[in-house]
Amino acid sequence: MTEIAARAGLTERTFFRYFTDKREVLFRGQDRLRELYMRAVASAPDSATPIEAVAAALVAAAPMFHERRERSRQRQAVIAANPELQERELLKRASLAAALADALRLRGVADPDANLAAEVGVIAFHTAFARWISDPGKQDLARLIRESLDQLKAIIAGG
Amino acid sequence: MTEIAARAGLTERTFFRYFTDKREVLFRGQDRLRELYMRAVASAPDSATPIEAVAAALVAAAPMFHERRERSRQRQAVIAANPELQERELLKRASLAAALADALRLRGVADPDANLAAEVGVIAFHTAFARWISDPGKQDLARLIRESLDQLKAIIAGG
DNA sequence: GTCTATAGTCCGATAGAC
DNA sequence: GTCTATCGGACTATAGAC
Repeated sequence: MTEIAARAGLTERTFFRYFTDKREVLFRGQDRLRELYMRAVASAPDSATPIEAVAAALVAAAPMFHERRERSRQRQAVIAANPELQERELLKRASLAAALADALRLRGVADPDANLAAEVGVIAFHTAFARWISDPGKQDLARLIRESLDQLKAIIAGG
Repeated sequence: MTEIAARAGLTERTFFRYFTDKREVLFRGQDRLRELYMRAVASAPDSATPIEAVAAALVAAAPMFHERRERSRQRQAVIAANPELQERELLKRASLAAALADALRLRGVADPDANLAAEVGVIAFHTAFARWISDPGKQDLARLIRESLDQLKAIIAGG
């Protein structure tokens, strides 16, 4: 902590005014993503189904990642090596799902549909993201998201 | 920690031989659940689709909870009040999903289908579980799980 | 079982912005 | 003169080393 704070030109005390946690440093930008999601869901056409609205939001956010593929890759590697960070990551993912669900409820989608659509969306995104990071072909993230959603649809219809 | 260990009739040192963590106390039984899931998936009929095998596993585990509804309710209340515990809970949930996915891969289900089916299953379970706990009607958990899966299907087909 | 390292909190002092 | 941000020191709790 001392070193981290020093690197940032702060004392430990001051550091904790900005970050609740040591780990939190790695999870900046989540707020921006959250807002982007909420706006995108809100601005989906009235005719859009819940899952369509969620899909639109996920796709709308894709460019944010495209600019920093290498950064994303490194970040994921660090998280993968660290159980504590994995926990935090899951919490953040859950909070993004909650944001999506909120946005859906604002559109008049009732529970539990709002929650389910949001969580399915997050799974699709995460799956797509993992593939996007590891794929040397550097495919388009938006496309991978749509593919993941299609796969999900096929799988769950299979039951 | 001192108090917790004392209550359990142990010293702090001994405590850490059994629990990796202070929080871990709340997450016992997770191993048993994991094994039950894996066995249930493995013993699903060959004709079962991935999501059907997962559904069978979730339903097979339902009785484990039925015996201790009140305990489950209290546990969830404690976790809901504690961000640290929420993080750990999400990690456990993810590890259960990983176990389900492993079991599916052993059945010959390829990725990403194995992962997707497992994660969808965990979402359905969690949704059903939340309803089961809060519902004063004390409905059957297995039934709520099937309902959640049906709702998921309807939602994702809606896109 | 003792001893130590690290994360994180609380309180009070101080310096600069407006 | 008030308001806010930084800082320093003393303190607690978790966890690991030996």
